[in-house]
Amino acid sequence: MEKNRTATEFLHIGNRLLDWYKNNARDLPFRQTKDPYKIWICEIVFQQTRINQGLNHYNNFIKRFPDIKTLAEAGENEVLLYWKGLGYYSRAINIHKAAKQIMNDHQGVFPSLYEDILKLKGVGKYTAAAVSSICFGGSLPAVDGNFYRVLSRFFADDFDVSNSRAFTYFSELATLVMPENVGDFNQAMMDLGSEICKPKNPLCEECPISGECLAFSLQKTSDYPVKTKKTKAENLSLIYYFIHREGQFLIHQRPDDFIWKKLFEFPSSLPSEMERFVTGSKIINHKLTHKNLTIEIVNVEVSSEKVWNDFIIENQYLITDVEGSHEKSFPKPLENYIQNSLKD
DNA sequence: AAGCCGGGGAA
DNA sequence: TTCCCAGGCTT
Repeated sequence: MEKNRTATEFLHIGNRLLDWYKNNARDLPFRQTKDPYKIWICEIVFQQTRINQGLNHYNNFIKRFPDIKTLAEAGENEVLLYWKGLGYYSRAINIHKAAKQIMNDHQGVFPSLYEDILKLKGVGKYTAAAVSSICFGGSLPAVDGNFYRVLSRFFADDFDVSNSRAFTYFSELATLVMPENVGDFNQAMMDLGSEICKPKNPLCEECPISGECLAFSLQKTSDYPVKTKKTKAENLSLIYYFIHREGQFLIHQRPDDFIWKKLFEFPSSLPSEMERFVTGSKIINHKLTHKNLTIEIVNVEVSSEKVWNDFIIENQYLITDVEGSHEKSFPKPLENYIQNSLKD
């Protein structure tokens, strides 16, 4: 970035964003409250998640868990159920742990200090800054992907956003334009980045600060932000056995490492006494950010009532049916498979 | 400092 | 297809 910038040189930019935000703020459910609990939940829900994708999950989550105490006293599997289909399931596990943390360390009252908010499970520098500024008058910028994009374009700054120091770097850059009302400023940056300064085909004609945007004046908005690290997906094969009889099937719960933490899935091995009931298999391709999954689901229809009963008496698996599966959180491809099995 | 963690929408 | 989203945790 250029040298000799002063702290007040770009202050009018931040104020212009505040004016723009007053008239153009998105109408979102969590915009009508300053309840730190709800702001916290919404910040977690919308990590790496677009508004339209997470809105129903957020509303359902708040409806079922309206406050910290209700959440802390709920079971982990039910919290995961309300996260079904959202992805990044450690967020749900951490939210639950953090709720208990608040009960134990803060007498059930959401902490107001940035340092205390930062100690909560699943809360990093971004989320702590966001909750602190929106709910408690905190004065730190909530630097996220929107900040990277807006600021790197405005200053035509080629600092690599995949660099681990990017958060600190763009925090300092944000300070140059940041007005006193940091809470609204942070939200204004989110809305500008989402609605105007979009990753592709930004709407610069509607942007309140394009007049001083360096990338815009250079016609190089598509050059920013600079990001060198590319995510490449590796191939991974999984096999599951759909072991069922009269609508019931075997499941068990994943561990809390690797993918799909603590979600429910089918067994990945076939008990020898079940081998003679295999009737075929189905291949499912499923793409994740870091994995190209090839999933083979082997159909095992147990036609012998005795074998089935003898096995489930002493098995280490759980058992459920299509209806019961609605009360558990399954990985997306397995969720789809179960739904399709209804039609048979 | 780098790698990993889901799912979906946009282009 | 590729990119990226109101990031954080683990190693």
